[in-house]
Amino acid sequence: MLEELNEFLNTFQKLPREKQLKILDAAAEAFASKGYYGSGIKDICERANISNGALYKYFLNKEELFIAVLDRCQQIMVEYLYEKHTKIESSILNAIEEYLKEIAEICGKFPAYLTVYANLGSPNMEMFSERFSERFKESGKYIYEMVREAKKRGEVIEGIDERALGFLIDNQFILFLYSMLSDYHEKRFRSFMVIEDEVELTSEKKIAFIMDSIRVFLNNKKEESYPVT
Amino acid sequence: MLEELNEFLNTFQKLPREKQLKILDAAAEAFASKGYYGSGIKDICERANISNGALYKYFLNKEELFIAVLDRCQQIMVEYLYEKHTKIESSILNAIEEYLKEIAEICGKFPAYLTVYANLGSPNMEMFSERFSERFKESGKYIYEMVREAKKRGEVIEGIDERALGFLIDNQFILFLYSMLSDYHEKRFRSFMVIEDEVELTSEKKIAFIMDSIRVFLNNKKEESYPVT
Amino acid sequence: MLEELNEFLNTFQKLPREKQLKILDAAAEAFASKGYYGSGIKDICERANISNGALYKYFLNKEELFIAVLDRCQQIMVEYLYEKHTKIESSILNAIEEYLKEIAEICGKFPAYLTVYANLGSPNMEMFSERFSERFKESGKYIYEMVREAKKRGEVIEGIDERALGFLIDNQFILFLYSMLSDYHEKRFRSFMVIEDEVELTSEKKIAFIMDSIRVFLNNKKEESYPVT
Amino acid sequence: MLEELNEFLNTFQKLPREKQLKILDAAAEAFASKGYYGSGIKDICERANISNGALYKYFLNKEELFIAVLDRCQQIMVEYLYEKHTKIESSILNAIEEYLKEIAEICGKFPAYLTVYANLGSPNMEMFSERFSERFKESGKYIYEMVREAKKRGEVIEGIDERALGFLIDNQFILFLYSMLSDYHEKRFRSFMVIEDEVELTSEKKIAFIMDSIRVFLNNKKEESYPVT
DNA sequence: GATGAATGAGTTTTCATTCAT
DNA sequence: GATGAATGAAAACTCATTCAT
Repeated sequence: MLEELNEFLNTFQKLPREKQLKILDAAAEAFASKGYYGSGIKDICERANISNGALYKYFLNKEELFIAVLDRCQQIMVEYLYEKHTKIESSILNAIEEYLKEIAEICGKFPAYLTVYANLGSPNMEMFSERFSERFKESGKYIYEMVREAKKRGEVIEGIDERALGFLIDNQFILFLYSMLSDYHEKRFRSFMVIEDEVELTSEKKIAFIMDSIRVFLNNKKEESYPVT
Repeated sequence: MLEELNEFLNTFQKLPREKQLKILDAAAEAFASKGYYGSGIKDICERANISNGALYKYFLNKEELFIAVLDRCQQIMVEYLYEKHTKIESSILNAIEEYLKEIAEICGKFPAYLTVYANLGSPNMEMFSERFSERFKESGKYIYEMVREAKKRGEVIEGIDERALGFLIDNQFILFLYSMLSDYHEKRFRSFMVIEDEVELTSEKKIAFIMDSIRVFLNNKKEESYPVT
Repeated sequence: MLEELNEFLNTFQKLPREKQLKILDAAAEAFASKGYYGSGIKDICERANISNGALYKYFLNKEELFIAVLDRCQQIMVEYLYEKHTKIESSILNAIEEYLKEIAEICGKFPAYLTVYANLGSPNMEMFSERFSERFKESGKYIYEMVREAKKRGEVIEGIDERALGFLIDNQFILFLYSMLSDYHEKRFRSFMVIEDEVELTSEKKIAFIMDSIRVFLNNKKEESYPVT
Repeated sequence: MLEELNEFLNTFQKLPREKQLKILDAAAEAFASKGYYGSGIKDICERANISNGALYKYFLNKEELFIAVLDRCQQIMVEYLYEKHTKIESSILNAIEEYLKEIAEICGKFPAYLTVYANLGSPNMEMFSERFSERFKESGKYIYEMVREAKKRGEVIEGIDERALGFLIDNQFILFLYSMLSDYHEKRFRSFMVIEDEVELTSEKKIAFIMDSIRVFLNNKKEESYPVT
């Protein structure tokens, strides 16, 4: 079985990187907009400009293709998000803001992949999310470290557990991410920010709104409040 | 068109409540475990112990059945969550804890419905989430009020925006909810709490963990810390 | 089997004539517009304002209902067409013209029944047309008699076979009938008469056109030609 | 939309002609014997010995398959009937007889297609007959020309309108055609010819019977009468 | 006798996967 | 290795007929 899988992977790996990405991009777009069950192989092949049969030379089946897309998601997350932020150079407040900005940026660059990734949390995706569960710990660990360092530097309010604070901050990250990808969470954001449908809700505004609350328990005076609309 | 819809609804409404619920439950379970596109009518009918044709006497099509399930979700949320918490009698801290406990309880009672509801946030569910977007505002408003009252009573740290704080708290609620329903979010929780796979993660532990961080910016001294495992 | 059939017929016969006709009319309209296979029982019941189950008290099944409609067709034909024309009082030319006018009239009065009847000639209706085959002979016989009488009276050109002439005239009748009911045959008529789509094609014009050719071999001078448009 | 249609047509066009015809033949047979609504895709595929899915690679849906059959009908009519008779070499009487013989021949060769074509006149086929209405005019025009030429040559009785005579002759053609395809019209023919059910009614006899009446107004002496049985 | 909900085999259509070229 | 036609099981949905009330 594993050998068989490798056989497929090899064929795919031998393709020029450009073509590989074209196929994964096509798949990501399909999966993002219609979900795993709603997306058809035919549609993906047309988007990728390859033949139906070719796809089955590269991947054992739809499932493996989806996993390949998830791998690419992971890659993107690591390359654009985690690796960029392994070193906390400035204050935690800045680090958090940078992180949010980065999330906004990769959502702009790779909306389809991020959407697929975000959807892994859906309860009916458990069949796939299991394979990736190990990798989440990374993200958790990074934020925990960040908070611990900050606490040492006295940047954090007294008496708060590092892990609980890390979780709280990560929750902000996650729901910020979701709001960039799903209409539902975007509307929820608007609802809390009291912004009318007609007014544009930029990611900058969202970030300011989030920072406003985080700043509090990071012992900092609010310097500039999120502007009321 | 509306009359046509009514024709179907009437037939369904005339059924004994018990049978209605059996059908909706069956549908909710199917949709929860396999998603909208992955679930088949045949499977749902078998779970509900009705014939294929009967379902189409009750609902115009799969879509309308799904919407009926969403309506039931809404009902449950209102009945068990919102209505129970319209009056904040004690401190906000207690209110929040009660709310979390309530979430845990209805997740235990109606996991399928809650799962379906939570999945509305998936990007490929926009076709349905639009219909329900108005209703989210309610939940947001409730929490905002709660925070505002608490602030008046001096229960909240100085200098924090009510809306931002409300959002932050609601984020905790949402991700707590998700963690009750999705393996992915459960694992993420474990990761932050540093709990091994073998150790059971009860909802009580999760609630304690969340309360630990919330307590801080509600100006309260930490009385009892979340115990490390 | 026959007893069973009678059981159904009796139930139907006991209904007030008005209700009987309402049901048959509804069925005729459905069958006329969508054909036997295309028509649904539900649709017919709604048109007739009776319940689904009631229909099955009156008729064994869809097939028997269709046959009942055909019987009513037959009745109408006999009552309005054949019985009115058993006596040829005037010249055959007048008789033919009267007959055509009568066809036009009953097509106006009972378009649905006539349509169903005309459709019996469709090759995929053989299952039903067999039962009615005996009855066609009547119509043929009537026209044959008419021609024979006319020949005796010297109204018909010399040297023509009565039966062949009868057939030729009946063909005119049949295709005139079809042209009143089917778009296809109406267009064919227009094509021969060289009438544009915008110009109305009344049955009077069609009759005049047909009479124009029939008159010839009935040894009559053309008195009034069909007016060119 | 047009491109989409082409996609299907192309796949079909690429098939070997033999297979194409097998599929169209199968469909024609099904549609001829059970009508459009009565025929099932499954049945057609089995007759054609192709898989269910294959059919949907060739045609968008049942409707387009039916139209393809109609196109083939048209083709057959043009190839075997119209093209053979564009030049009237001999007398009109001969031409008519030839035409009838030709009709008999193609009915023998392609009964299913001719049946489908003939059924277009059914009132519930309007949805399809519209598309083909333009083409009927051809046939009308051809006969009109034939009559006009004959009149010039003095072959036609005096005082008869070319169009009316053309229509009359075409009616004979049409009902002769119908009698080859439908039991109902065959029986009607028998009734006029006074032929018992046991006696075989060959197309030759029918043609002789028709010619017998046509001959009259074509100014010709009856040479040999249709023999009484 | 009347009702209309229930049945389930049947319909058209789709789609992941296979396979001959 | 690539192609795209072929497969057929399964999907959503329909409808003639039955049956409990």
